[in-house]
Amino acid sequence: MYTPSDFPPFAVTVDLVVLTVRADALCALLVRRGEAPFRGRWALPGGFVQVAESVDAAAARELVEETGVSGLFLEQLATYGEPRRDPRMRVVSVAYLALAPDLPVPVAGSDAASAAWVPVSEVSSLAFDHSRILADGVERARAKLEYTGLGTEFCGVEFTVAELRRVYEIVWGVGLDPRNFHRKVTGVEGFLVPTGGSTSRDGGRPAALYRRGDVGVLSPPLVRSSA
Amino acid sequence: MYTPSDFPPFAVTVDLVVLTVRADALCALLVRRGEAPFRGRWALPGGFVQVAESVDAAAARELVEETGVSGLFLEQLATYGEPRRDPRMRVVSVAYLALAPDLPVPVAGSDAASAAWVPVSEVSSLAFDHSRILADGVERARAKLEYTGLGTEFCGVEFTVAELRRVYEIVWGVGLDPRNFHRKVTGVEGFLVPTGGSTSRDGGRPAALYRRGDVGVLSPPLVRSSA
DNA sequence: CCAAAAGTGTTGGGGGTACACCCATGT
DNA sequence: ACATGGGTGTACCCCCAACACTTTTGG
Repeated sequence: MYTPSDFPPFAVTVDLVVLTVRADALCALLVRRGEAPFRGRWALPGGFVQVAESVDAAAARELVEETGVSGLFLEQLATYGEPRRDPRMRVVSVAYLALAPDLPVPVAGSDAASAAWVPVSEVSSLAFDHSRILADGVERARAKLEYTGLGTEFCGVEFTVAELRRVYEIVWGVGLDPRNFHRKVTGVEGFLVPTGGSTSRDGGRPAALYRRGDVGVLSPPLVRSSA
Repeated sequence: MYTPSDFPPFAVTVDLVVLTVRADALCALLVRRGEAPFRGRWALPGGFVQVAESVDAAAARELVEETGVSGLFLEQLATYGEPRRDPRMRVVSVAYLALAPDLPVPVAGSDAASAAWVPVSEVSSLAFDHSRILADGVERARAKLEYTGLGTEFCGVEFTVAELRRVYEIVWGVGLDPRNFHRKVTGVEGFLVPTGGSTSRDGGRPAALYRRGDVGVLSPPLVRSSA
Protein backbone atom coordinates (compact mmCIF):
# COMPACT_ATOMS: atom_id res chain seq x y z
CA MET A 1 0.00 0.00 0.00
CA TYR A 2 2.12 2.87 -1.22
CA THR A 3 -0.61 5.44 -1.47
CA PRO A 4 0.75 8.95 -1.81
CA SER A 5 -1.10 10.17 1.26
CA ASP A 6 0.96 7.81 3.40
CA PHE A 7 4.16 9.52 2.34
CA PRO A 8 3.65 13.25 2.49
CA PRO A 9 6.63 15.01 0.95
CA PHE A 10 9.02 16.69 3.37
CA ALA A 11 12.18 18.66 2.90
CA VAL A 12 14.86 17.89 5.46
CA THR A 13 17.47 20.46 6.44
CA VAL A 14 20.23 20.76 9.01
CA ASP A 15 20.75 23.89 11.10
CA LEU A 16 23.95 24.54 12.99
CA VAL A 17 24.41 26.19 16.36
CA VAL A 18 28.13 26.95 16.20
CA LEU A 19 29.45 28.48 19.39
CA THR A 20 32.79 29.97 20.27
CA VAL A 21 34.29 32.12 23.01
CA ARG A 22 35.87 35.35 21.85
CA ALA A 23 36.22 38.88 23.17
CA ASP A 24 35.00 37.83 26.62
CA ALA A 25 31.67 36.64 25.26
CA LEU A 26 29.96 33.47 24.14
CA CYS A 27 29.33 33.97 20.43
CA ALA A 28 27.27 32.17 17.81
CA LEU A 29 27.95 31.93 14.10
CA LEU A 30 25.13 33.61 12.19
CA VAL A 31 24.52 34.31 8.52
CA ARG A 32 22.46 37.08 7.00
CA ARG A 33 19.82 35.77 4.65
CA GLY A 34 20.02 36.93 1.05
CA GLU A 35 16.66 35.59 -0.06
CA ALA A 36 13.04 35.57 0.96
CA PRO A 37 11.60 34.65 3.33
CA PHE A 38 13.25 36.60 6.13
CA ARG A 39 15.53 38.35 3.62
CA GLY A 40 18.14 40.41 5.45
CA ARG A 41 17.48 38.73 8.80
CA TRP A 42 20.10 36.81 10.76
CA ALA A 43 19.74 33.05 10.76
CA LEU A 44 21.64 29.95 11.73
CA PRO A 45 23.84 28.46 9.03
CA GLY A 46 22.45 25.31 7.47
CA GLY A 47 21.15 23.73 4.33
CA PHE A 48 19.33 20.88 2.70
CA VAL A 49 20.28 17.27 3.23
CA GLN A 50 21.26 15.67 -0.06
CA VAL A 51 19.72 12.44 -1.27
CA ALA A 52 22.77 10.28 -0.90
CA GLU A 53 24.21 11.62 2.36
CA SER A 54 23.23 10.91 5.94
CA VAL A 55 21.83 13.70 8.07
CA ASP A 56 24.93 13.62 10.25
CA ALA A 57 27.14 13.89 7.19
CA ALA A 58 25.14 16.85 5.94
CA ALA A 59 25.74 18.65 9.22
CA ALA A 60 29.46 17.92 9.08
CA ARG A 61 29.63 19.12 5.50
CA GLU A 62 27.86 22.37 6.29
CA LEU A 63 30.10 22.94 9.29
CA VAL A 64 33.25 22.68 7.20
CA GLU A 65 31.75 24.91 4.53
CA GLU A 66 30.88 27.59 7.05
CA THR A 67 33.93 27.57 9.28
CA GLY A 68 36.59 26.33 6.89
CA VAL A 69 37.83 24.02 9.63
CA SER A 70 37.21 20.32 10.07
CA GLY A 71 37.47 18.15 13.14
CA LEU A 72 35.29 20.33 15.34
CA PHE A 73 33.03 18.85 17.97
CA LEU A 74 29.57 18.25 16.50
CA GLU A 75 26.54 16.55 17.99
CA GLN A 76 22.86 16.36 17.31
CA LEU A 77 20.79 18.79 19.29
CA ALA A 78 17.13 18.23 18.42
CA THR A 79 14.71 18.15 15.52
CA TYR A 80 12.20 20.88 14.83
CA GLY A 81 9.14 19.97 12.86
CA GLU A 82 6.28 22.41 13.31
CA PRO A 83 4.12 22.49 10.16
CA ARG A 84 4.52 26.21 9.44
CA ARG A 85 8.04 26.88 10.65
CA ASP A 86 8.99 27.58 7.03
CA PRO A 87 6.29 29.50 5.15
CA ARG A 88 7.26 28.04 1.78
CA MET A 89 6.83 24.34 2.40
CA ARG A 90 6.93 21.60 4.97
CA VAL A 91 10.49 21.51 6.29
CA VAL A 92 11.79 19.36 9.11
CA SER A 93 15.11 20.58 10.43
CA VAL A 94 17.64 18.60 12.41
CA ALA A 95 19.69 20.98 14.54
CA TYR A 96 23.29 20.31 15.55
CA LEU A 97 25.53 21.84 18.17
CA ALA A 98 29.15 22.59 17.31
CA LEU A 99 31.86 24.05 19.51
CA ALA A 100 34.78 25.89 17.95
CA PRO A 101 37.90 27.66 19.17
CA ASP A 102 38.31 31.36 18.41
CA LEU A 103 38.84 30.98 14.68
CA PRO A 104 41.18 33.54 13.04
CA VAL A 105 38.88 34.19 10.06
CA PRO A 106 35.25 34.89 10.98
CA VAL A 107 33.99 32.71 8.17
CA ALA A 108 35.23 31.35 4.86
CA GLY A 109 32.13 29.74 3.42
CA SER A 110 30.05 30.24 0.34
CA ASP A 111 28.21 33.21 1.84
CA ALA A 112 31.32 34.56 3.47
CA ALA A 113 30.43 38.21 3.18
CA SER A 114 27.23 37.82 5.19
CA ALA A 115 28.44 35.74 8.13
CA ALA A 116 29.58 36.90 11.56
CA TRP A 117 30.22 35.87 15.15
CA VAL A 118 27.56 37.50 17.29
CA PRO A 119 27.53 37.46 21.11
CA VAL A 120 24.54 35.38 22.13
CA SER A 121 23.48 38.06 24.60
CA GLU A 122 23.03 40.49 21.70
CA VAL A 123 21.11 38.20 19.37
CA SER A 124 17.60 39.48 18.87
CA SER A 125 15.04 37.72 16.72
CA LEU A 126 16.33 35.32 14.12
CA ALA A 127 14.64 33.94 11.02
CA PHE A 128 12.26 30.99 11.26
CA ASP A 129 12.36 29.37 14.73
CA HIS A 130 16.11 29.80 14.95
CA SER A 131 15.96 31.89 18.11
CA ARG A 132 14.59 28.91 19.96
CA ILE A 133 17.09 26.54 18.37
CA LEU A 134 19.95 28.82 19.40
CA ALA A 135 18.62 29.03 22.95
CA ASP A 136 18.39 25.25 23.13
CA GLY A 137 21.94 24.94 21.85
CA VAL A 138 23.35 27.41 24.35
CA GLU A 139 21.62 25.61 27.19
CA ARG A 140 22.94 22.27 25.98
CA ALA A 141 26.47 23.64 25.77
CA ARG A 142 26.26 25.01 29.30
CA ALA A 143 25.05 21.69 30.62
CA LYS A 144 27.65 19.64 28.75
CA LEU A 145 30.48 21.68 30.20
CA GLU A 146 29.52 20.42 33.63
CA TYR A 147 29.94 16.73 33.10
CA THR A 148 32.14 16.43 30.03
CA GLY A 149 35.54 17.75 29.05
CA LEU A 150 34.10 19.85 26.25
CA GLY A 151 35.34 23.16 27.60
CA THR A 152 38.63 22.43 25.88
CA GLU A 153 36.86 22.50 22.51
CA PHE A 154 36.69 26.27 22.85
CA CYS A 155 40.46 26.55 23.29
CA GLY A 156 43.29 26.26 20.81
CA VAL A 157 45.53 23.23 20.62
CA GLU A 158 47.63 24.51 23.53
CA PHE A 159 46.17 26.48 26.39
CA THR A 160 46.71 27.36 30.01
CA VAL A 161 44.48 26.47 32.92
CA ALA A 162 43.58 30.15 33.27
CA GLU A 163 42.43 30.33 29.66
CA LEU A 164 40.28 27.27 30.18
CA ARG A 165 38.86 28.81 33.30
CA ARG A 166 37.93 31.97 31.41
CA VAL A 167 35.94 29.77 29.01
CA TYR A 168 33.92 28.29 31.83
CA GLU A 169 33.38 31.66 33.46
CA ILE A 170 32.15 33.21 30.21
CA VAL A 171 29.92 30.33 29.16
CA TRP A 172 28.38 29.97 32.60
CA GLY A 173 28.44 33.66 33.47
CA VAL A 174 29.92 33.03 36.90
CA GLY A 175 33.20 33.59 38.71
CA LEU A 176 35.30 30.59 39.63
CA ASP A 177 38.05 30.30 42.23
CA PRO A 178 41.32 30.06 40.26
CA ARG A 179 43.02 27.82 42.82
CA ASN A 180 40.24 25.29 43.19
CA PHE A 181 39.60 25.25 39.46
CA HIS A 182 43.26 24.53 38.83
CA ARG A 183 43.32 21.68 41.30
CA LYS A 184 40.11 20.23 39.92
CA VAL A 185 40.93 20.16 36.22
CA THR A 186 44.50 18.99 36.71
CA GLY A 187 43.29 16.33 39.08
CA VAL A 188 40.86 14.61 36.69
CA GLU A 189 42.73 11.78 35.03
CA GLY A 190 43.01 12.18 31.27
CA PHE A 191 41.30 15.58 31.08
CA LEU A 192 44.42 17.68 30.42
CA VAL A 193 47.71 16.54 28.95
CA PRO A 194 50.72 18.70 29.91
CA THR A 195 52.84 19.60 26.88
CA GLY A 196 55.87 20.54 28.93
CA GLY A 197 55.87 24.07 27.60
CA SER A 198 54.85 27.21 29.41
CA THR A 199 53.87 30.73 28.56
CA SER A 200 53.60 34.08 30.29
CA ARG A 201 51.25 35.61 27.74
CA ASP A 202 48.74 36.23 30.51
CA GLY A 203 51.30 38.14 32.61
CA GLY A 204 52.70 37.12 35.96
CA ARG A 205 54.31 33.78 36.56
CA PRO A 206 54.50 31.56 33.47
CA ALA A 207 51.71 29.02 33.24
CA ALA A 208 52.06 25.44 32.10
CA LEU A 209 50.56 24.60 28.71
CA TYR A 210 48.15 21.72 28.18
CA ARG A 211 46.54 19.85 25.35
CA ARG A 212 43.06 18.36 25.29
CA GLY A 213 42.88 14.89 26.82
CA ASP A 214 40.63 12.12 25.60
CA VAL A 215 38.26 12.01 28.55
CA GLY A 216 34.57 11.72 27.72
CA VAL A 217 32.70 12.25 30.95
CA LEU A 218 34.20 14.01 33.91
CA SER A 219 33.92 12.41 37.28
CA PRO A 220 33.51 14.18 39.48
CA PRO A 221 31.79 16.82 37.32
CA LEU A 222 32.67 20.47 37.45
CA VAL A 223 29.89 22.42 39.09
CA ARG A 224 28.81 25.95 38.39
CA SER A 225 28.19 27.23 41.85
CA SER A 226 29.83 30.36 43.18
CA ALA A 227 29.07 33.79 41.82
CA MET B 1 15.79 29.07 -7.14
CA TYR B 2 13.45 26.21 -6.43
CA THR B 3 15.24 23.60 -8.45
CA PRO B 4 14.03 20.10 -7.63
CA SER B 5 17.52 18.94 -6.75
CA ASP B 6 17.58 21.37 -3.86
CA PHE B 7 14.58 19.68 -2.26
CA PRO B 8 15.10 15.94 -2.39
CA PRO B 9 11.93 14.19 -1.27
CA PHE B 10 12.05 12.61 2.16
CA ALA B 11 9.55 10.66 4.18
CA VAL B 12 9.50 11.55 7.86
CA THR B 13 8.43 9.08 10.50
CA VAL B 14 8.36 8.90 14.28
CA ASP B 15 9.55 5.85 16.22
CA LEU B 16 8.69 5.32 19.86
CA VAL B 17 10.82 3.80 22.58
CA VAL B 18 8.12 3.12 25.17
CA LEU B 19 9.51 1.74 28.40
CA THR B 20 7.84 0.36 31.48
CA VAL B 21 8.78 -1.68 34.53
CA ARG B 22 6.88 -4.90 34.99
CA ALA B 23 7.60 -8.36 36.28
CA ASP B 24 10.92 -7.24 37.76
CA ALA B 25 12.25 -6.18 34.37
CA LEU B 26 12.61 -3.10 32.23
CA CYS B 27 10.39 -3.72 29.22
CA ALA B 28 9.93 -2.05 25.87
CA LEU B 29 6.79 -1.92 23.78
CA LEU B 30 7.39 -3.72 20.50
CA VAL B 31 5.18 -4.56 17.52
CA ARG B 32 5.54 -7.41 15.08
CA ARG B 33 5.71 -6.20 11.50
CA GLY B 34 3.00 -7.47 9.18
CA GLU B 35 4.49 -6.25 5.93
CA ALA B 36 7.76 -6.26 4.07
CA PRO B 37 10.45 -5.29 4.65
CA PHE B 38 11.31 -7.14 7.85
CA ARG B 39 7.95 -8.91 7.82
CA GLY B 40 7.50 -10.87 11.02
CA ARG B 41 10.33 -9.10 12.83
CA TRP B 42 9.89 -7.08 16.00
CA ALA B 43 10.09 -3.33 15.60
CA LEU B 44 9.45 -0.15 17.52
CA PRO B 45 5.96 1.29 17.16
CA GLY B 46 5.75 4.36 14.99
CA GLY B 47 4.38 5.79 11.82
CA PHE B 48 4.43 8.56 9.28
CA VAL B 49 4.13 12.19 10.19
CA GLN B 50 1.05 13.68 8.56
CA VAL B 51 1.21 16.85 6.50
CA ALA B 52 -0.67 19.08 8.89
CA GLU B 53 0.68 17.89 12.21
CA SER B 54 3.94 18.70 13.98
CA VAL B 55 6.49 15.96 14.53
CA ASP B 56 5.92 16.15 18.27
CA ALA B 57 2.18 15.82 17.74
CA ALA B 58 2.70 12.78 15.54
CA ALA B 59 4.66 11.12 18.33
CA ALA B 60 1.99 11.91 20.89
CA ARG B 61 -0.72 10.59 18.56
CA GLU B 62 1.14 7.35 17.97
CA LEU B 63 1.76 6.92 21.68
CA VAL B 64 -1.94 7.18 22.49
CA GLU B 65 -2.81 4.82 19.65
CA GLU B 66 -0.33 2.22 20.87
CA THR B 67 -0.85 2.39 24.61
CA GLY B 68 -4.44 3.60 24.81
CA VAL B 69 -3.36 6.06 27.50
CA SER B 70 -2.64 9.75 27.21
CA GLY B 71 -0.62 12.03 29.45
CA LEU B 72 2.47 9.87 29.50
CA PHE B 73 5.93 11.37 29.63
CA LEU B 74 7.26 11.84 26.11
CA GLU B 75 10.42 13.54 24.91
CA GLN B 76 12.47 13.64 21.77
CA LEU B 77 15.38 11.22 21.75
CA ALA B 78 17.30 11.69 18.50
CA THR B 79 16.85 11.65 14.75
CA TYR B 80 18.15 8.86 12.55
CA GLY B 81 18.85 9.67 8.95
CA GLU B 82 21.18 7.20 7.28
CA PRO B 83 20.42 6.97 3.56
CA ARG B 84 19.68 3.24 3.48
CA ARG B 85 18.09 2.68 6.86
CA ASP B 86 14.84 1.86 5.07
CA PRO B 87 15.40 -0.19 1.89
CA ARG B 88 12.26 1.17 0.21
CA MET B 89 12.99 4.87 0.20
CA ARG B 90 14.74 7.70 1.96
CA VAL B 91 13.19 7.91 5.42
CA VAL B 92 14.28 10.17 8.24
CA SER B 93 12.94 9.05 11.58
CA VAL B 94 12.57 11.13 14.71
CA ALA B 95 12.72 8.86 17.74
CA TYR B 96 10.94 9.61 21.00
CA LEU B 97 11.31 8.22 24.49
CA ALA B 98 8.18 7.53 26.52
CA LEU B 99 7.89 6.20 30.06
CA ALA B 100 4.75 4.40 31.14
CA PRO B 101 3.48 2.74 34.30
CA ASP B 102 2.68 -0.95 34.20
CA LEU B 103 -0.40 -0.70 32.00
CA PRO B 104 -3.17 -3.24 32.63
CA VAL B 105 -3.71 -4.04 28.94
CA PRO B 106 -0.51 -4.72 27.03
CA VAL B 107 -1.72 -2.72 24.08
CA ALA B 108 -4.99 -1.47 22.63
CA GLY B 109 -3.89 0.05 19.35
CA SER B 110 -4.60 -0.61 15.74
CA ASP B 111 -2.17 -3.52 15.57
CA ALA B 112 -3.15 -4.79 18.98
CA ALA B 113 -2.74 -8.45 18.23
CA SER B 114 0.90 -8.11 17.32
CA ALA B 115 2.18 -5.92 20.14
CA ALA B 116 3.85 -6.93 23.38
CA TRP B 117 5.99 -5.79 26.28
CA VAL B 118 9.40 -7.38 25.92
CA PRO B 119 12.16 -7.23 28.54
CA VAL B 120 14.95 -5.18 27.01
CA SER B 121 17.47 -7.80 28.06
CA GLU B 122 15.73 -10.32 25.83
CA VAL B 123 15.38 -8.17 22.75
CA SER B 124 17.47 -9.52 19.93
CA SER B 125 17.69 -7.87 16.54
CA LEU B 126 14.90 -5.55 15.55
CA ALA B 127 13.84 -4.30 12.14
CA PHE B 128 15.64 -1.37 10.49
CA ASP B 129 18.05 0.35 12.90
CA HIS B 130 15.60 -0.01 15.76
CA SER B 131 18.00 -1.98 17.92
CA ARG B 132 20.27 1.01 18.13
CA ILE B 133 17.35 3.38 18.72
CA LEU B 134 16.14 1.19 21.56
CA ALA B 135 19.62 1.08 23.09
CA ASP B 136 19.86 4.85 22.91
CA GLY B 137 16.46 5.17 24.55
CA VAL B 138 17.32 2.82 27.39
CA GLU B 139 20.55 4.65 28.05
CA ARG B 140 18.74 7.99 28.04
CA ALA B 141 16.15 6.69 30.48
CA ARG B 142 18.84 5.42 32.84
CA ALA B 143 20.62 8.75 32.74
CA LYS B 144 17.47 10.80 33.25
CA LEU B 145 16.56 8.87 36.36
CA GLU B 146 19.70 10.19 37.99
CA TYR B 147 19.04 13.87 37.81
CA THR B 148 15.28 14.15 37.26
CA GLY B 149 12.23 12.89 39.07
CA LEU B 150 11.18 10.67 36.18
CA GLY B 151 11.32 7.43 38.13
CA THR B 152 7.80 8.21 39.26
CA GLU B 153 6.60 8.00 35.65
CA PHE B 154 6.98 4.24 35.91
CA CYS B 155 4.67 4.07 38.95
CA GLY B 156 0.93 4.37 39.24
CA VAL B 157 -0.74 7.47 40.59
CA GLU B 158 -0.14 6.32 44.18
CA PHE B 159 2.94 4.40 45.18
CA THR B 160 5.19 3.63 48.13
CA VAL B 161 8.83 4.52 48.50
CA ALA B 162 9.71 0.83 48.22
CA GLU B 163 7.89 0.53 44.90
CA LEU B 164 9.76 3.55 43.60
CA ARG B 165 13.01 2.05 44.81
CA ARG B 166 12.32 -1.18 42.91
CA VAL B 167 11.93 0.90 39.75
CA TYR B 168 15.36 2.40 40.21
CA GLU B 169 16.93 -0.94 41.07
CA ILE B 170 15.45 -2.60 37.98
CA VAL B 171 16.23 0.20 35.56
CA TRP B 172 19.78 0.60 36.82
CA GLY B 173 20.36 -3.04 37.59
CA VAL B 174 21.80 -2.31 41.01
CA GLY B 175 20.82 -2.74 44.63
CA LEU B 176 20.00 0.32 46.70
CA ASP B 177 19.97 0.71 50.47
CA PRO B 178 16.27 0.99 51.42
CA ARG B 179 16.92 3.32 54.36
CA ASN B 180 19.14 5.77 52.54
CA PHE B 181 16.91 5.72 49.48
CA HIS B 182 13.93 6.53 51.63
CA ARG B 183 15.68 9.43 53.30
CA LYS B 184 16.92 10.77 49.98
CA VAL B 185 13.68 10.81 48.02
CA THR B 186 11.57 12.07 50.88
CA GLY B 187 14.13 14.76 51.57
CA VAL B 188 14.08 16.34 48.12
CA GLU B 189 11.59 19.19 48.23
CA GLY B 190 8.70 18.70 45.81
CA PHE B 191 9.71 15.28 44.57
CA LEU B 192 7.08 13.26 46.42
CA VAL B 193 3.73 14.46 47.74
CA PRO B 194 2.32 12.39 50.62
CA THR B 195 -1.31 11.49 50.09
CA GLY B 196 -1.93 10.68 53.73
CA GLY B 197 -2.92 7.12 52.91
CA SER B 198 -0.93 3.99 53.55
CA THR B 199 -0.87 0.42 52.36
CA SER B 200 0.53 -2.89 53.47
CA ARG B 201 0.32 -4.54 50.06
CA ASP B 202 4.05 -5.18 50.21
CA GLY B 203 3.78 -6.95 53.57
CA GLY B 204 5.17 -5.82 56.89
CA ARG B 205 4.52 -2.46 58.36
CA PRO B 206 2.19 -0.29 56.23
CA ALA B 207 4.03 2.16 53.99
CA ALA B 208 2.99 5.74 53.33
CA LEU B 209 1.57 6.44 49.88
CA TYR B 210 2.87 9.25 47.70
CA ARG B 211 1.94 11.01 44.51
CA ARG B 212 4.32 12.41 41.92
CA GLY B 213 5.55 15.91 42.74
CA ASP B 214 6.21 18.59 40.17
CA VAL B 215 9.99 18.73 40.52
CA GLY B 216 11.93 18.90 37.29
CA VAL B 217 15.56 18.40 38.17
CA LEU B 218 16.66 16.72 41.37
CA SER B 219 19.32 18.39 43.45
CA PRO B 220 21.16 16.63 44.75
CA PRO B 221 20.80 13.93 42.11
CA LEU B 222 20.28 10.29 42.93
CA VAL B 223 23.38 8.33 42.14
CA ARG B 224 23.62 4.77 40.98
CA SER B 225 26.57 3.57 43.00
CA SER B 226 26.39 0.57 45.25
CA ALA B 227 25.93 -2.93 43.92
C1' DC C 1 61.07 45.85 45.35
C1' DC C 2 56.40 45.45 43.94
C1' DA C 3 52.50 43.82 41.21
C1' DA C 4 50.42 39.99 39.08
C1' DA C 5 49.38 35.53 38.08
C1' DA C 6 50.56 30.37 38.99
C1' DG C 7 50.30 26.84 41.97
C1' DT C 8 50.19 24.35 46.91
C1' DG C 9 48.63 23.45 51.76
C1' DT C 10 45.15 23.43 55.15
C1' DT C 11 40.83 23.52 57.34
C1' DG C 12 36.00 23.23 58.25
C1' DG C 13 31.46 21.90 56.90
C1' DG C 14 27.87 19.29 54.12
C1' DG C 15 26.38 15.26 52.31
C1' DG C 16 26.64 10.42 51.49
C1' DT C 17 27.34 5.44 52.91
C1' DA C 18 26.96 1.96 56.10
C1' DC C 19 24.61 0.06 59.67
C1' DA C 20 22.39 -0.20 64.37
C1' DC C 21 18.03 0.40 65.96
C1' DC C 22 12.94 1.05 66.72
C1' DC C 23 7.93 0.86 64.63
C1' DA C 24 3.74 -1.33 62.88
C1' DT C 25 1.43 -4.77 60.80
C1' DG C 26 0.11 -10.07 59.29
C1' DT C 27 0.17 -14.80 60.76
C1' DA D 1 5.83 -14.37 69.40
C1' DC D 2 8.04 -13.76 65.24
C1' DA D 3 8.80 -12.54 60.53
C1' DT D 4 8.63 -8.79 57.36
C1' DG D 5 9.19 -4.62 55.63
C1' DG D 6 8.84 0.77 57.01
C1' DG D 7 11.22 4.39 58.82
C1' DT D 8 14.86 7.06 62.05
C1' DG D 9 19.37 8.04 64.27
C1' DT D 10 24.20 8.19 64.03
C1' DA D 11 29.17 7.66 63.05
C1' DC D 12 32.55 7.95 59.77
C1' DC D 13 34.47 9.47 55.54
C1' DC D 14 35.25 11.94 51.49
C1' DC D 15 34.91 15.80 48.80
C1' DC D 16 34.97 20.46 48.22
C1' DA D 17 34.62 25.64 48.99
C1' DA D 18 37.31 29.03 51.21
C1' DC D 19 41.48 31.16 51.92
C1' DA D 20 46.36 31.65 53.65
C1' DC D 21 50.63 31.04 51.62
C1' DT D 22 54.66 30.26 48.49
C1' DT D 23 56.63 30.57 43.63
C1' DT D 24 58.03 32.85 39.42
C1' DT D 25 57.94 36.10 36.17
C1' DG D 26 57.68 41.45 34.27
C1' DG D 27 58.46 46.26 35.21
